[in-house]
Amino acid sequence: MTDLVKPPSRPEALRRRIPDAAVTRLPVYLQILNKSITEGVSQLSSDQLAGLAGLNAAKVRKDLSYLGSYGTRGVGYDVAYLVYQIKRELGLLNDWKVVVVGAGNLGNALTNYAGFSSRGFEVSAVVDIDSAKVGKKVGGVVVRHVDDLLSIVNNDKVSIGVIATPPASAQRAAELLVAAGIKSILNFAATVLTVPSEVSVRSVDLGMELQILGYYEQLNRPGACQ
Amino acid sequence: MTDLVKPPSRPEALRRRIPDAAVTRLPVYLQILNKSITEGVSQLSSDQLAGLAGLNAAKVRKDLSYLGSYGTRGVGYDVAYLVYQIKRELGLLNDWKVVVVGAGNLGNALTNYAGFSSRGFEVSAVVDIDSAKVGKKVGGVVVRHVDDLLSIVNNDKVSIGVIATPPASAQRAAELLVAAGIKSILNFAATVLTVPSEVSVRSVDLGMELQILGYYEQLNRPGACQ
DNA sequence: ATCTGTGAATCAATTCACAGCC
DNA sequence: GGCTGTGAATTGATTCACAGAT
Repeated sequence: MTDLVKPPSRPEALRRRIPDAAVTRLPVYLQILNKSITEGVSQLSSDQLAGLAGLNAAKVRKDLSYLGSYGTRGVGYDVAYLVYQIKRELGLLNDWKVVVVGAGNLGNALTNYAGFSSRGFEVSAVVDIDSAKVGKKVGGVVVRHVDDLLSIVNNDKVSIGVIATPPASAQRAAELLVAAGIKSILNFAATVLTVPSEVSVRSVDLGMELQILGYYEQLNRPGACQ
Repeated sequence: MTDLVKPPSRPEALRRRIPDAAVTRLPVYLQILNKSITEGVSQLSSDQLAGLAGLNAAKVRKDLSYLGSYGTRGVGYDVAYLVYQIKRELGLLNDWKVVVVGAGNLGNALTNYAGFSSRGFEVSAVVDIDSAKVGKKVGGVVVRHVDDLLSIVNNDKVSIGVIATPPASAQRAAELLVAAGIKSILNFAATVLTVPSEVSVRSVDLGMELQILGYYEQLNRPGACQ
């Protein structure tokens, strides 16, 4: 969605299963709760949270109920505690190591992106196939050659690969990541990747997002496009 | 999701309504069909398309049936004709003009992104609030000052705004876009935007995408995160 | 009195399965 | 025989509405 999502293979429910639709909203709540903390807010009701997230209260309560019963009737939710519970559920209590493939514009933007580190993702390395780029710095990280991928992944216990290559190189990048032992890939290249079934892929295509938006724009204002 | 989506307000069904879930898949088909054309493929069955898209044949047929009955029983779909029909439905038969707000790393990457122009989106201008950046070139487009937004939008008939600012400036950027008459916003800043109800917003948060992927990574390999 | 948590009801999306056409 | 198009059945997500806790 927004992006095209290959539903990652879920073996047997190893923990309480949360509906996919709810999982995609948990990071939204997390963001709002973190902001609330900086503003000194320590309690929020489902109604208030819904307002901030642009959802309705029933959905918020249902979503949060999947985490357990962490609200207080008549009062609301303790912000800090809820942050902890959502982080626990999303596996964000400890950092994840990420390797970015592709040191072009997008790789640059992603590596510099403050939203990664602040959300518990550390870019271990940026790799590129172009030797001319190797050694240069991208967002405080030295670009290394794609041939080093295996040792980077193993030595640094990297678990997520981000593909930021041109579309034509994306499949190759995916294969290299898989060969290096990566099981989770976030793909920003505009291509459908073919990977072994045990590998989870999430694709975000910036162009497709615009196309989808364009559809609704057109629906709202049919005259706009003569 | 991919992503957090505020379902754009849909007034009365001005044309045949296509389910939201199907709309998000149309660009995927489009991409595959375009690739097939470059490979000289002119016919595809729902089964083949499903294989290429990582979906199942029934879903593909149902999705395509919303466009009309453009397949041939016993044969499949004519690739070129299907491309035309999907483009027509998504409103991609003519180009859309886009203005990018924020000339930082992300704005740079987006403006340079080949996937925009190849998909029928033309970046009319990049604007930034930092006068030091004004006049510099970003992907062939000269950066202009954010104060020029209104005249850019009016003179160039821009219909979509892309927010590529730091999160703290995103709400302000949205307000400026709305004031300039923009009704469709694609937001890459990690914030929930507050906009008038007639404005459609689609938010893509790169960090959230990683968080969602992390959840499934953790589900698949619960031992991985001790 | 207020707000959570949750079954029950509703609505949407997906899948099934097969009639109809090539 | 092979493949589309589509009602019917199923599965999943959302909303309703209220019992129960503070």
